[in-house]
Amino acid sequence: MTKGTETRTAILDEAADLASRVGLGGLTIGTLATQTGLSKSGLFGHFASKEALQIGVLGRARERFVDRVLRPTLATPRGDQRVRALFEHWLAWQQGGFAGGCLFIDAVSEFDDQEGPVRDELLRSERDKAETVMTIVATAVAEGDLAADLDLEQFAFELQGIILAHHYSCRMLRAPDATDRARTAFERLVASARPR
Amino acid sequence: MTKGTETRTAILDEAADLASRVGLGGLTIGTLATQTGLSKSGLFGHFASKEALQIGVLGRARERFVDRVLRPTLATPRGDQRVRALFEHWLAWQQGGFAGGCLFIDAVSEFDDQEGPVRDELLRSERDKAETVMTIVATAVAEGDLAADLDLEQFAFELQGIILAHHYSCRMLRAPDATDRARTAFERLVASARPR
DNA sequence: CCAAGAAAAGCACGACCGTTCGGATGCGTC
DNA sequence: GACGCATCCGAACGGTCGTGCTTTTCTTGG
Repeated sequence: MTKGTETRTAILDEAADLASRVGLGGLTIGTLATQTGLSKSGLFGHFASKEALQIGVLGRARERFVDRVLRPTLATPRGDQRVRALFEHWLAWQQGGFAGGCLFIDAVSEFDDQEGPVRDELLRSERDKAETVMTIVATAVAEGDLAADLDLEQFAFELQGIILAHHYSCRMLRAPDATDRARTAFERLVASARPR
Repeated sequence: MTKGTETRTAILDEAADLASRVGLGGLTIGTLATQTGLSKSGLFGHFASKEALQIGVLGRARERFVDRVLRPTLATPRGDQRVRALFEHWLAWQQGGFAGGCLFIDAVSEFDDQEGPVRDELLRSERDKAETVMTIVATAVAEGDLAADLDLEQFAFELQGIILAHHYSCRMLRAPDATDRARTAFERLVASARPR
């Protein structure tokens, strides 16, 4: 790895943490430069524009999500157990993935109404994530751990809801029992998806 | 109502719509002034600072939430039916309350990590909302429509999750069946809370 | 060890930010 | 008609934003 791409990823990692606190739009070249010990122009040289930087941050965050959540999940045995692993890793990600909560959740509510390349990239990323989630749940169905007639989209919808509620309860309300509540909700979801 | 407070609320209404699209932090005095047909300074005269403006927006949004969701809900018969009304009005609010989705959801993920008066006000508002929701659910318990040993906090947590997933699915993914999915999830939640 | 090229710094720009200030304008009151 | 008060305006402030240019410093392959 050449020096250029090395500092580039270092910048993106720092930027992702910063953006998880102040949002992708709140990202500033100046503060990001200070944070990384670079000059404004020195940093800017790695990106064509601020928009390109934001998209780069999303890409880097995706890599980290794959490393911290998806890869460990896929390393567990197929079926029920894997769905559980996905949920647990996902929960852990939201608290330890970035300095200020899940970057994607923040980015979604920031860019859901702002058309443009950033939203497009984010949408692609979210669709991809949903697809992966449904695939994992589908294997649990194939294994017979979940009902054969399970509505995958509905399951993914409700799982996403639990994750979002956990993030909300955790980051905004700072409720100490947020994780317990999320687990309880998850158990109820899985129980209702069991084969009858 | 004097002229001053009249334009003030007009400003706040406009600001709320604008903020629902670009976020509370994305609010700018300049564009807001243009939007309302005022001069920058003329507009600014109504608020002590930009932060005060943001807090004012939250207050105005709360008023609108009470008018559009809470008041109609409390006008329906106590119990099961009222919980249902709350959910339906809440869903409608998310699509029709503001130009760019629910302002509170946007504000939460924007300010959950930014200490200060805005976050404090937002937290107060959210706590208050949760309290109201739990009160409404509690009446359904008292009426015998829901189980006597129902965990109110857990119910509120999961209901919030459905609302958030709906917002996510609606505003970001633009899924046409988001409302149906939310209703299905709600039915499952209520069913599991029924007395046994 | 040196030259070629990449990487970072330095500097400056135009635009826009929140905010301040002095002065118009209109409106009730003596 | 003169006054005080509320409302709004235009102009300007210092600061920060993203983004180009030019120059210096560092990295690296032969």
